[in-house]
Amino acid sequence: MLTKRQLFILEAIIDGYTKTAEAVGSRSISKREDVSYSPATVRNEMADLETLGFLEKPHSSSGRIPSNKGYRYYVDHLLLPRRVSESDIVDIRQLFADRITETEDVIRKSAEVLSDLTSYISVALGPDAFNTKLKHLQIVPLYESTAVAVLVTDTGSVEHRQITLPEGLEAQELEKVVRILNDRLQGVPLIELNKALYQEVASVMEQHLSQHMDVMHSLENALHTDKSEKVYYGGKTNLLSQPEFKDVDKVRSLLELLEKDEQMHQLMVPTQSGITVKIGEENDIEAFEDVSMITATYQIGGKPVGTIGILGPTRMEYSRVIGLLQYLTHDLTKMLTSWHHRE
Amino acid sequence: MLTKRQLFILEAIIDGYTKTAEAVGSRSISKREDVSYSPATVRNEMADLETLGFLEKPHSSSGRIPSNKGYRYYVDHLLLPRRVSESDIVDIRQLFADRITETEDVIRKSAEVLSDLTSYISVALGPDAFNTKLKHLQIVPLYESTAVAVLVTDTGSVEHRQITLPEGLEAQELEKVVRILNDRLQGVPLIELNKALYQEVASVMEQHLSQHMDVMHSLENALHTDKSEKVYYGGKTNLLSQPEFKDVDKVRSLLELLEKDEQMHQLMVPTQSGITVKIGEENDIEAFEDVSMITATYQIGGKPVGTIGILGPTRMEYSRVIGLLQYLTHDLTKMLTSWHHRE
DNA sequence: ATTAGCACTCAATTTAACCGAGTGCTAAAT
DNA sequence: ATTTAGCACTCGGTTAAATTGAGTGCTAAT
Repeated sequence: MLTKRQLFILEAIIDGYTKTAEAVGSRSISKREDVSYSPATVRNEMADLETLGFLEKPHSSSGRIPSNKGYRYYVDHLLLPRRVSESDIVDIRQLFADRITETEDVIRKSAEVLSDLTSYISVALGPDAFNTKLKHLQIVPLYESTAVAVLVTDTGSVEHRQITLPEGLEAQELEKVVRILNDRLQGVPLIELNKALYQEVASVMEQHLSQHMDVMHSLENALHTDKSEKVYYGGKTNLLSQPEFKDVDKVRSLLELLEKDEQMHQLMVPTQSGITVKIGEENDIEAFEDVSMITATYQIGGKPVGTIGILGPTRMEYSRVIGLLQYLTHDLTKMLTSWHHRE
Repeated sequence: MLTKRQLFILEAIIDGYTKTAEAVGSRSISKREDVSYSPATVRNEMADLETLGFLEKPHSSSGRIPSNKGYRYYVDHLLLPRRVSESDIVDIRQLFADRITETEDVIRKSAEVLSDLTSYISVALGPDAFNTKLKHLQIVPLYESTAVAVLVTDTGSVEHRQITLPEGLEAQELEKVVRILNDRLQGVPLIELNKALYQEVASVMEQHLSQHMDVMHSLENALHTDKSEKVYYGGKTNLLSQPEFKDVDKVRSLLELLEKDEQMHQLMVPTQSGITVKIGEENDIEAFEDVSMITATYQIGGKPVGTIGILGPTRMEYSRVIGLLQYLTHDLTKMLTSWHHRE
């Protein structure tokens, strides 16, 4: 078990390294006003903390930096979320004050605000297609054989897809189709729509429609939803101002990874609700060796449906970021849930 | 007037510098198999080309690199678009083979292909809101006071906006509104819809509708279109592999600029049709000092409506890029025009 | 007009010297 | 048994000098 003084020193080092990105020496700690013991004492403690694996030295005669294990200990035992500052609150409130009406927009804006406030990279995932259900479907004919399918989901978002209708489908037949679809498919998760189309709708269609084969084919396109959600980013270039990324190659491997939506998606899939902190190699991805990711889920009606998070250097301000994320997801959840229950 | 040999040497230097990103020396040119004169001769020619302003030296004892004036001359007089290679054709065809149904998608995909093929950054602008006209409008009610407005444009693209309807508007009244709108607003450019709403529709509305004030207010949101088009990018990280951008600060100022959609939009507004080449400071933007931008317009029904282009280091492969852009915009134009004329 | 020859230039690389922040360890002080 | 002063030692970073080599400009010979 760590002594009180060891804890203090560990925290001091994490603090100092977070601010300067440079290894912290014994003298600088000893000089603090709230510290009464000498550099030598600090050094002894440091040596102990190092053998315990919480600290490490970039080279033999340098000060100490926190190891990933040190960060992990800090996050698990020491850290308490910083209260969100007044000015941050203003910025976030601002976000929800703009009257935005689409889920996507809120998520995207949230990511922007978050990266602006933190100077790190923000990542956000919209409501999961697994949890998003069809609420209402409408097909608007445009030209003779072209139409738009408008899908309204229970998360309050709206999507449209252009589709081709079979030649010579009567307007009133189309109406019938739409009625059947709404009747059978409401409440079905988006990604299962196509499956449900065949399981639930096909037979009914057959009974009522002569062109049922052609129609089914058209609908397949209308109802297809990609599993992979879009990933939203904010402040991708923020990385470039961090001293640990003055090396272009590192930046590149990271930014290239961010282009791969599927991978990022996987990393962020909402698991347990609440805040998750992944430090360095805990992310299980090589390019993420020197970064940490803090994610938080937001919920709709009590169910976690999406994720929003921050990607920053391992020496990021955990306490502040966690505070911000808690605050933001709380508001997000409230807002989205209220939308969801309107009607 | 430049002699034949001078032209040859200019081209050789541009060529060499494009490939290696290093200043080209006299000896390396003289050693080429198709060159029979000595390094000294080459040096004399180089000196002349330098006083003419087509070449410059990074430092007094180095080889030559093309000046921006040199590139300009090359582009204007020497360059002939390289024939697009077979494998490039395959990739582009592939793009148009996927059945895509939305203008936006094609543009975005085009940008992707282009950056993949060139390893530069691609930039694309969707059809201009000035030239895009309303073709058809539909309002789909969702819940009691929420609805979706679906706008179909003459470029074949579809947009939706969520709007709030006045309390207690009867379905049949809504139908009337939609009919009036379609009647009066078809063919109006998107950005002028709101103006037209008041000029053309207000009075009619007043005659037929009790709640006309409230309705008008709702419609304002439905019909508002941002002037600034979205800008699509491909391969933003490609920049990071170019040797001239191993300096993080340069990269940052550039990437930050790319986040500013309005500015990029301005740079790319389709002016004359065809290919435009802007070299270095010709772009009138500080961050673009070391890059060139080649843009091409695509058309719908003979009218240039959008732009797609490439952003690369000044030493980029002009000839190849221009070839590619010509090929791609030609296909784009054909495809979009055919969509546009379907009906 | 062309080219061989040579002195010269200058960025880039290597080498050496030095500085200073910081450590570990020992022995004295508390 | 802690704590601390003291000191030798380490090592990255910086600066300065030396070396290298690709390339030039100019002159005189072809």
